Order: sequence, then structure tokens, then C-alpha cells
Amino acid sequence: MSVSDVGAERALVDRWQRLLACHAAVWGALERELQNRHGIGVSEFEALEGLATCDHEKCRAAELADAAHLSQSATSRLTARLERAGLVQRAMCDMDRRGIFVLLTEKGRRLYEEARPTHREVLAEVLPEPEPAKASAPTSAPTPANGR
Amino acid sequence: MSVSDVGAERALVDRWQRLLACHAAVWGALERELQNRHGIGVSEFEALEGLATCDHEKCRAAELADAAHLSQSATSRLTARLERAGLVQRAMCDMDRRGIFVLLTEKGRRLYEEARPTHREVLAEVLPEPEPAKASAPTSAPTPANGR
DNA sequence: AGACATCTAATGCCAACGCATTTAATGAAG
DNA sequence: CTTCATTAAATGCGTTGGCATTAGATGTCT
Repeated sequence: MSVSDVGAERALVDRWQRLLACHAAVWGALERELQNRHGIGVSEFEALEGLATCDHEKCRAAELADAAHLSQSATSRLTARLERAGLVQRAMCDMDRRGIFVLLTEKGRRLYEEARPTHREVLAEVLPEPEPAKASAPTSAPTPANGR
Repeated sequence: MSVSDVGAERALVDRWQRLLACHAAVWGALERELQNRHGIGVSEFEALEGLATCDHEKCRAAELADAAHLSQSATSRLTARLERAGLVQRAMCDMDRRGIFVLLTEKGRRLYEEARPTHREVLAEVLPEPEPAKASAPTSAPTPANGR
């Protein structure tokens, strides 16, 4: 294992650690603020945003799963929660009676519009700026030092 | 709301979306491979790595929580799981009998050494390279051009 | 038409997390 | 020495998520 390999591994792991830390910080802050101010979680918000920004305001369940980065089963339950809260409505897809459409209700759209500023505000506060690219070779070990 | 505000908001949200997607992809892949090959999850691995790279190979619980990005309660349960699996050992802290030290067992160290290559391999495969920083100013609308 | 592989969404089951609370130890103030 | 606020870790409880399975619909092939 060469020096540059060690440096590259270090850089790779550091990037992952930073991503984890950043994700935890932003997710936590979003969860707290969205829950306190609007009574929804991050997954709920991402789903509502997916629905609100979808072309025809209705979505196949699979698209919703993609928007919220959830498994099929979690998406099914998320939809159930949103429906129970009156934020979305399930509709049968007449083309393929296995599938469903999920569409925003007026209440859902209103809640999304209310929550969006909160979401953006938290992002602006907590999501760090992308670094201007440190002037250093990517494959060499810059200065291991220790951090944290 | 000015054009640049819209552009900045868009950029902010896009960064968050990319971070979410990247996190989901890498976390999912890590979870799968670490679980299949070594029988541990991502949080377990991060904790083991925290312990293995800690100066004296033992850690206060709070440091562990920091390493794994978990709440205090989740850390307590994570420690219990690791202890049940024989990977760590709890030790009383004689300076402050409220606190505990968590330290790697030999088995824990061996498992960590085994799992590390898997971890690095997955990161190398799935974690995307940081973009070479597109030439654009952060607060002004550089060239709105297109946007999704 | 009938059998079969495939696909969608829902559900049973269980693991993991966070919040709130509890228990125990510490340290400061009266 | 006796309170009382503070801190560390453990635990009860409820929520959310993934995996595996199930139920129903579709399309294909014979």
C-alpha cells in the first residue's frame, strides 16, 4: 500500500465522515423545526415537495419512494400517514389497477406552502457552503494532523 | 424576491437533495455489505472505528455518541448490542462513577480490521467524487440558465 | 381459455432510533 | 452535614424503517 493510497483512503473516509456529520446536523434541525412548527417530519415534507413539484400534481407511489428515498413498504406507510392527516388522497389508477396515484389535497398544498419557508430557512442556516476546493493534490496526504 | 434569491434557494435545495440521495445510496450499500459479510450495521462499524482510532482505545459514552452521530439513548443501546456480541466491554470510570468507559475487546478489534476493507471498498465504489467546483459565485445568480 | 412469471401495493414482524423519564453520582450552596 | 441543581447512563414508550410475505392485477405463452 503506497503513501498515496493511504492518503486517498483517508480523503475518502473524511469525505464520508463529513457527509455523515452534515446529514445528521441538517436532518436533525429539519426534523425539529418541521415537527415543532408544522407537525410533520422530514420524510413527510420531502414527499409533499415531490407531489407539489410533480408535473400533474399526482404521483405514482414509486415516484414518491424515489423522492423520499424510502423503501416501497415505508412509502406505503408514509402515504397512509399523510392520508390519515388529510394531506394527500389515494386514487385508483384506471390504466393499471395494481397501482395507485397519490395526489395533494388543498390542505396538503397549504401545509407544504407553509412549511417550505421553514425548510429553506433551516437549510440556509445549517447546510454548510461547499468548500471552494482546497488547493491540494487529491491523491497525496495533505496534512493528516488530527481533527475533531 | 429577486432572481438571484430564487437561484440561491434552488442551489441550496439542490445541494440538500444531492446530499440526501448520496447519503441514502452509500448508507444503503454499506448497510448491506457490512451486514452480509460481517454481521454488523453502519452504526456499529462507525462506533468500532471510533474506538479503534481513539487515542487510548477506550472512550467515554459521549464520545461514542459523537462518533456514531446518535442520541444518548441510542448510544446506550448500541453499546449494549456491541457488548452482547462480545465486541466491546464496559468499564467503570473510577474518576466519575456516573460515567462509563467503553473499550474494544480483541474480538472487536479483529472484526473491525476485517470490516474496514469492506467499508473502504463500498465507499470507493458508491461515494461520488466531489465535483471540481463549477465556476460560480455563491450569492449572485451566475447563469440561471436551466434548472431541472 | 388456462397456467405462469412479473409487477404493485399492503401488511406482519422486528430492529433501531429519539424523547421523556428514571436512577445514581457529583458538586455547589446554605 | 444537608439540600438542590446538574450531569451520565439506562430504560419505557411510541414511531419509523426495512425485509419478507401476501394479495391482487397484468401480460405472455401455449
